[in-house]
This record gives sequence, structure tokens and C-alpha cells, in this order.
Amino acid sequence: MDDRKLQVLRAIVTDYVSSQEPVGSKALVDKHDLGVSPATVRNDMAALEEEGYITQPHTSAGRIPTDKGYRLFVDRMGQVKPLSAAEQRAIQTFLSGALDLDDILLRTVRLLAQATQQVAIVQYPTLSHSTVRHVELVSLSTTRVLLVLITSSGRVEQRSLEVPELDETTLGDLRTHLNAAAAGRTPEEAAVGLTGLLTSLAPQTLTLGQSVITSLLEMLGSETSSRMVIGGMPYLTRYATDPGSMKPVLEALEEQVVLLTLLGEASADVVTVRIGQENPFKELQTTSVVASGYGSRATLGVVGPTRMDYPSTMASVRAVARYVGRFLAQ
Amino acid sequence: MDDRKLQVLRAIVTDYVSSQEPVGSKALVDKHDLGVSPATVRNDMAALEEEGYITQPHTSAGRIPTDKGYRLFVDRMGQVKPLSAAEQRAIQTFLSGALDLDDILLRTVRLLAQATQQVAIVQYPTLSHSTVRHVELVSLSTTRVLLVLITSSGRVEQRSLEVPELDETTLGDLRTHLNAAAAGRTPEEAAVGLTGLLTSLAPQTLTLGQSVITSLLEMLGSETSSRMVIGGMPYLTRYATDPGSMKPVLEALEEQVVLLTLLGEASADVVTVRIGQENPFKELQTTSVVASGYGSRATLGVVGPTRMDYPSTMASVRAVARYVGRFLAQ
DNA sequence: CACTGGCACTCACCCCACGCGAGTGCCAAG
DNA sequence: CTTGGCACTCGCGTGGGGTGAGTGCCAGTG
Repeated sequence: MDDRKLQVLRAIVTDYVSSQEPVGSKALVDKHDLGVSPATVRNDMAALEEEGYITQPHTSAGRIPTDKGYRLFVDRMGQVKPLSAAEQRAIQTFLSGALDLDDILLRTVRLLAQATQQVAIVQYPTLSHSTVRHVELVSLSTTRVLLVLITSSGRVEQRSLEVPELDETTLGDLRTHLNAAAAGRTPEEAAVGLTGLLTSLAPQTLTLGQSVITSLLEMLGSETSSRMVIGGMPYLTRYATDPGSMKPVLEALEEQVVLLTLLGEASADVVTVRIGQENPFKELQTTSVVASGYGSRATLGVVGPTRMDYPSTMASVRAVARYVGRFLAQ
Repeated sequence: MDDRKLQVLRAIVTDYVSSQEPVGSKALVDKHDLGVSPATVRNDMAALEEEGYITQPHTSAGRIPTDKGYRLFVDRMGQVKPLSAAEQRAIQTFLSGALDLDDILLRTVRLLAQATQQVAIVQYPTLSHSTVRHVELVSLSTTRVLLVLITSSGRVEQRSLEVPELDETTLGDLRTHLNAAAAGRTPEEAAVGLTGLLTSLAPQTLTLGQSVITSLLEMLGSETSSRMVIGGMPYLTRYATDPGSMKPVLEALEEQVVLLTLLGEASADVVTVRIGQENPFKELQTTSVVASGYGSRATLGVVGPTRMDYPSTMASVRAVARYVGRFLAQ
């Protein structure tokens, strides 16, 4: 790949991202001093189009990048912009006043949305790398118990169970045993302890104990949390020209499953970019997803138009992910 | 107010709601057998316009209802449609499989959105009319405790506190006292018990106890919950012609404060309608809000265009509110 | 006195033709 | 390989005329 052709592609991408309009050969050489004439650029553009990196919406118009073009841009030319000092400060002050976990994540999602001017998604942190603080059992009715799991990270997870029968003392008994087996341990250790407990249950707590422990093991074992916070929806209107085009995106954002798979693929501490059709969901094939893991195994990211400012978005996502990760570690 | 003029207004409202287009005198007499000629209807329309119930977008177009017109329509002609048997059944089956409170509310908001084809909001139920099940204290660090309040309705509310110093035994002590004072009681009773406890604290638990009890009293005292679930966002696109018009609505939906005041005004078991400019927030002055209280003091509702089908929307909101209220009562 | 039919009038909307101009592809020369 | 020149394409904005839905007014009628 010719060096100058890469330069031309980069120029096209940046210009198109900032202007939202097809960019022509003349405008290119004017704004970026490429040191060659428009005619030369046109030759390069023809080549780039041949190779599928750019396209023209109609004859006699300028060029716009294709998904493949953005991909090359991100891969080859992605020197991630460092954040400005002001942005650094904004991140710090934004989180400093947070009270509980819910509040931290709410602030995080707003921060990310505001920084990128796009829709932001933050997944609740996972259990791993935190320890079990406490297990609580509460009877809701004679045949329902509420199982509450509290972790050292301040996360509270609950689940309600149908159980055969119930009396207050066996419940209290079981609670004591559960905490003895799990409290203060990592999810993995707790799982071992609980499995052991399962075999040594007193006969009268057996049926109750089994279903409670089974649920608890599920809660501990789930690698990722299914809860998440979304913010920055109003930014959707910044890009859409027509309300119909927003519908699939809004639909995707309501589907837990979609969001989970979307974020799930990003691995810890690396910013992952998924551009347009690279996306596994057809609702999102006109959008790009920039995501990063944070903390132990949770993920956060933003959803925006394929024509987004990748360098700054990636920088913001990375910075927020890192900062929140550190913030939660305390 | 002339009887036929009301009839004309009703016809204009229903036609305009279903067609989204200004309605003229001829079309009116054709579809609704008013028993009079177009000319007569025109006279009535001129009068209605004079009184501010309808308006014409431009000189030679038909009429559309004003906010005042919708208001009269809702007040005077609002025989609420009963739901079809299919809809009744849908409501029942939709909720039947729900597990915990989160799940119930998620299903509720989807149900409501789907039934009304609009954005739905469901506030978390309040504490009143349920009793305190359990109070849990968990130390997060040497100077932070997590305070968890579990109620008989299956609601789990948490708050994390900065406290002066901490040791495990005084914490356990305090937990026991707190539960003795609060468990099994209504919020009001528990508040009394806790206030009493406040004066009889052992010296070493005093500072810790004070801040914990203060927070707990706040949690118990807050009449309404600030948590809520939103659903049906994609339906926003059904009405907007231009993305810019959606922005204020999306902004309002992100603002907790706005949503709380919006829903807060609806009193229990009565369907409240707020049309266009009647709305206290300028972001929502092109929309209408239909809300109803449910359960003890929580509220649910939908947000849609002023040109909505009020009778069916009101019917759906009322039906869902009643059903969920009953469902939660068990 | 309320209702009706008739009639002239008003505009938003649709359609089309036209010119403009940005941008292209190609080619021949450097 | 690059460059200037040049003919060509075609989307877009503009302006004008026709169309038709709908109105307001008025005189006539039961």
C-alpha cells in the first residue's frame, strides 16, 4: 500500500468526519498540504475506490470512506489522540463525588457520553476479583425466599426463589452456614465451600439448601453481569437525518442480549472497534461500536455513526475505562 | 357549549389522530354521519376555532385540534374504551412468569409500551404498605459501610456511607439492634423504633450509629422512589418527522428530576393526562403524558405525541396500573 | 333562525424544466 | 509518475404554472 495513498485516505476520513459531506480532490489538496496536484490525488482516489476503501454516493460527487476504509484508518493510522488536560480533569472531578456503585456507574455513563457526544453503555462490574461480603436470606412468603448477595465491591445482587416450604429457624440456620462457607472469599473459593456445604446439610434444610445453593452458585459463576446503564441518548439525534434510521438503533439498545454480546467481545484494557457491517447485528450495521474492558471483567463503550471521530472516541473510551477501573479498585 | 359542536370536535380529534392530517369539513360529514351539510360544519368549525379548540396550519387547509381542544375532548368525551379480551389476556400472561421485582417492572414497562405503542415509564414501588424485612450492614473499607434495606415487597435498597471508624463487632452489635428496632414493621413504625434507638446507643457505637440511623430514616421516609424503568424508546420514531424534534424528549427522559415530577403529580388509581403546554417542562411541550398511580404510592405512565389516541392509551395505562398493583400486593 | 347550496378565493403541494457548479475521468505533455 | 487541460456527468437549488382541497361568505329556503 502506497504511502501517499494512505495519506489521502486519512485526509478523506478526517475531512468527511468533520464535514459530513463527500470530499473532492481539490478540497483535499487545499486543506492538507499533500504536495501534489488534484489530478494526482484523483488517480490515487480511483485506486482506493478500486480497492474498496472509498466510494462515491453518485457520479460527479466527492468520495466517502467505506467501512473497509474506516477499518484501515483505525488499524494503520490510529495514533490515539492523548486527552487534553481539561478532559483529564473532567474525568477526575466527575467521579470524585460518587456515593454508591449505582451512582458511580451513572456518572461514568454520563461522562463517557458527554466526552464522545455519543450514546454510552456501561456494564455493571463482575464478581471476580471481589470477595463475597455477605449472603442474606429473607422470606417473602411461606414459599418464596429472597436471596441477596453482597460483594466487597459494593455490588448487591438479588434473586427470588420458589422453595418447597419454609420456617424461620431453618432459614436462619442456613444463612449462618452459607456465610461461614462463603463470606470473605473470592467467588471461586466460595463456590468450592458451598459445594462442600451441599453434601453436609442437615436433613431438614436439605431441599431448601439445595435450591438456594444452586442459585447462589449460578450468581457467583456468571462471568459477566447482565445489568448495564445507558446514557447519552439525545446525542443520537446529532447524526440521524431521518427518524426511521434511528429506529433499529433504539431497538438494539433495548435488547439486553444484543448489548451483552456487543460489549462482551471486548477484552480487558484493549479498545476494540467494530465498524458498520463488522457488527454481528443487522440493526447496528450503520453504526460503530467502540468498547473497552475495565475493572476485572466488565465492559464499557459507545455506539455512534460509522462516520465518527475514531481517534478521540477511542482515547476517551480508553481513558474512562482506565480511570473507572482504578477508581473501583479502591 | 353546543352539543353538535362537541360532536364535531370529537370527530376532528379522532380523524386527526388516526390520519395525522388536517381534516376538512367534507371529509367529516362523509365519515361521521353528522346529519348536516359541510357548510353547517364549517360554521361550527369557525366557532370552535374562535374559541381556541382547533386551528388551521395554513389558510386553505383543514383543521387540527389545539391542546385546549384535546383537553376538552379528554374531559368531556372520554368514555374510556374497555380493553379487548385479547389485551386483558396479554397483560395477565405477560407478568405471570416474573421472578423478582426488577423482572416484574421490566415486563411491566415493556407491556405498557407495547400496548400503547409509546414510550413507557414505570417507577419503582415505594416502601409504604410494605414492612421492613431486614437491615444489613457490610463494611466496605475501614471507613465505609454499605447499608442495605430489604422490604417485604422484595425491594432491596442500598446506600454507602462514610463513617468515622469501624470495627467488626460494633458493626455486628449495631446490626442486631437495628433489626430488633425495625424488622417486621412498617416504615412509620420502624422510624419510631429507630429514633428511640438513637437515644439509647452505647457510647462506642454512637457516632457510627447516628450516621447509619440517619440514612436509614431517610431511606424509610422518602415517599417516592427515585428509581424507574423506561421502555419503548423505538416507538419515538413512529411520530417524529425530524430527528431534531426528538432531542428534547430524549433529554427529558434522561433527566431523573423531570421524570419524577412528571410522574409524581399523578395520584393513586386515577389516570392523569397532561397535554402539551400543560406540561411543566418546555422539553415536553409537544408531548402528552398519561400517568396513573399504582400499588401504594408509585406511578407509571406513557409519554407520546399530543396527537395520541387518548381513550385507548388511558385504558391501557389504567388496566396495567391496576393489574400490576394487584400483582405486587401478593 | 338555523341550515344549505353555490361560488369565488387562497395557498400548500406537486411537477418539471433549467442552469449552476462541484467533481470526475481521460488524455497528452512534461 | 505527475500535471494541466478539458469535456462530461449529474445532484441540487430555483422558479413558475397547474391542481385541488378547503375555506369564508352570501343569498336562499324550510
